[in-house]
Amino acid sequence: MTGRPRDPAVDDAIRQAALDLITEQGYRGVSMEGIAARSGVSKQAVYRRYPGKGEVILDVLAAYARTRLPTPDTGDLREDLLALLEETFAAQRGVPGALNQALAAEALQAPAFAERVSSELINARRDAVRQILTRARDRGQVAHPDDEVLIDLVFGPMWYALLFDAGKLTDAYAAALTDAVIAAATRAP
Amino acid sequence: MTGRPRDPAVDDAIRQAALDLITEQGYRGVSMEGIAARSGVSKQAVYRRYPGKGEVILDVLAAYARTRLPTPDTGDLREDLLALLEETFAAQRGVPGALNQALAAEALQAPAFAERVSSELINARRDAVRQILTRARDRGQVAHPDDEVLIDLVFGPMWYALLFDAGKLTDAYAAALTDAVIAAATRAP
Amino acid sequence: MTGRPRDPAVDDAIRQAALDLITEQGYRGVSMEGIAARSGVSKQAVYRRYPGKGEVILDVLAAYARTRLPTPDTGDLREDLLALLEETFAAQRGVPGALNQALAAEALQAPAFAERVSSELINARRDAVRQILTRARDRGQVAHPDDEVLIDLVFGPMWYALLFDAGKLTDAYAAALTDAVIAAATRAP
Amino acid sequence: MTGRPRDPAVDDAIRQAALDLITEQGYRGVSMEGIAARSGVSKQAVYRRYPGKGEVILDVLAAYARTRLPTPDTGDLREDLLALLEETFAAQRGVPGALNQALAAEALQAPAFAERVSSELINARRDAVRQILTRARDRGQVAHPDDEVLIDLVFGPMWYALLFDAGKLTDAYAAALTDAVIAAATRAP
DNA sequence: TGTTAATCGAGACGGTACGTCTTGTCTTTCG
DNA sequence: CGAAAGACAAGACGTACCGTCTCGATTAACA
Repeated sequence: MTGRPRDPAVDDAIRQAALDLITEQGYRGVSMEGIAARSGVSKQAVYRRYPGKGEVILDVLAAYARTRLPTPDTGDLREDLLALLEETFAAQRGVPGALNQALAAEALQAPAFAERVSSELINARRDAVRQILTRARDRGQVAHPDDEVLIDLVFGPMWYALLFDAGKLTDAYAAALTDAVIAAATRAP
Repeated sequence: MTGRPRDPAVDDAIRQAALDLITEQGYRGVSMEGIAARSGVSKQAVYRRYPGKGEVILDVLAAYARTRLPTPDTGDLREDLLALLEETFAAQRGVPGALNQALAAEALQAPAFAERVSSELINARRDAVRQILTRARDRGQVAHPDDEVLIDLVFGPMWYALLFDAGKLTDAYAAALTDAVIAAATRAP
Repeated sequence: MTGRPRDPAVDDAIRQAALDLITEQGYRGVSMEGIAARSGVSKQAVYRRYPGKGEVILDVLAAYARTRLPTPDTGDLREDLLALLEETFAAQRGVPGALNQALAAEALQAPAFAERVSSELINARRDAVRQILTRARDRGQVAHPDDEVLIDLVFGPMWYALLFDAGKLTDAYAAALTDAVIAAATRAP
Repeated sequence: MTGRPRDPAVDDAIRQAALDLITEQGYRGVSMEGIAARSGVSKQAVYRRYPGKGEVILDVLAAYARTRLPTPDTGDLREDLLALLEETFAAQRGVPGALNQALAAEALQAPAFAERVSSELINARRDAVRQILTRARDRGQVAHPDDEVLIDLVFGPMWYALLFDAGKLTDAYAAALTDAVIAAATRAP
């Protein structure tokens, strides 16, 4: 019932290989076969841990997310939101952006996987924005009653850009989007 | 130099097969191989017309788009926007939604293709919203100076939903989103 | 140095599982993996006892052989030979036939194993025929000087049939073969 | 309906690769994967031609068989049989021997394949012996009525040796076996 | 009225990845 | 130490697509 425990070095090798591949070649260059080859691990060892490459990427991204900074809390809605967006967009310009794109591609091919991504990754990010909005509302800075839609205004454009124009995610765009979202938030419909 | 002209029936058969496949099985079930087999056409005949499945889907969607209604123009920003979003979201609940998801999946795998999708499909939709905003601005209903960001507020959440939660695109959501966008539009940052 | 003694129940379970598998699915269905799974024993427990599936089968067959009848001795060459062949062929129509086929398949893949099969199984059977021939020669019924070739005439066709046409091994064939071998034996070349 | 014709160079490459592999490494070293790799051919190209490695080997051996000498016809039973057996045994000491062993191994794993081997290869060899026997009977040199059993006496020991002791197939053994078979043939049971 | 050239279907071709299966070894915990 | 459990590297299995190619057979427009 116990058996030989999984070798953590294998876990690391798999994650590292997946990360390397996506960094060097993008989503197209990632395959279960390639991950195994690159990591010097057997295919079985990979399939034992993950049902598909989507879950590998999800796990790699989760590792990234674990080392993320806390939600900004400056006492000002605009400053909080801008800080969050700048940081988030900056990440999208790097490896996490490629990982997110890969995640999106996988999600499009399997609704069940989309569900997992939502619950394990997306929601955490939404929570951060929700905190910011809640605190601002307590300070009377938010009039719009529907947090969920406001959060969609924040992340929708980001994914939209990841799909069709990743270069768009600059600091300037973070500022412009922040302004627009705040305009929506501070006014009741 | 002239040679045998292309058979229009083959064009139709290809588009129809692609449409059938995506309707029945989603993006995963679509392959150049499958399209050829389903349509009773040779693979070469498909590749002669399209460089990849992305372009097939793009073409099928373009055929849909050609039969689309004109941009609403009621004289009221909210009504215009709501009508547009309801109509658009309704489409996403049907076959065009699946086609859009497929398009997104392809775009994620080839930046060059993402570019094509942008210029040939996305921009047309953005133009519609831009018209609505421009007319409203002329009537003094829009204070926000940056149309492009406002348009992102409209379509970003839609693609976001197509990625992770297609069921979200209801009439109610169209209304909520309309309200939020208008809140942003009517207020200068 | 002594440690825990091996559990004889494990030995039995392994042999039984191997026997079951070969009975139900033939040689193709036998694997070390399968034997372990079927017997509810760890793979290690199997490998500790046998270097490969060939030896498992050899052991199972040896268990069968232990319960075999003695060499016939009726005082007549033809009767002795016929009795032996009928009994032997009858066995080949059953589970021992499948085991022999498996043994042959293993032998073909490892000459060293072929050697073991020869010395541990084949030779015992050859001895039986050799006894019959020796007794007959003492009675003046055998003129052919080379027992080994005569024995080959007996068993060669049997293995030949096991390879390509196991259904051939009927009582009628035992009789026909007996006649031919006796014809060869009673005449000096 | 016609399609691109199969490239004969591919056929040759496959057969050559299979031959090389079996020559260098024996039956164990042959795999569909290896044949494809070695021949520089895609796996599909192999599977398109053969359902399994057994059929590849069968085909290679058939190519050998096509270039075989005609059945000896010296007017004397002993000379004919000896010539045939010496030639046949000599072949078993070389590559065809390895091919035959491989064939046997495959036949043991699939009765359907055993059937094919019988009809496409074995029977041709039996025919040769049958011709020799028939001619000898016409000359009054054969008294035994059952050709099929006599043929089994010829080939049985050969396959028996291929299974468990390939080194046995010397010229001396060919002579000894010839003598024994003739002893059986010239005497009615 | 023939060429000529691009089409059509069919299907072979080299590749790559898929996900599963065995093999034989190794590593853990428990008895 | 034996036993069950199960991880591990290695590599074959047979299938599916990819995008390209080579056929023989059409189907026009041009000569």
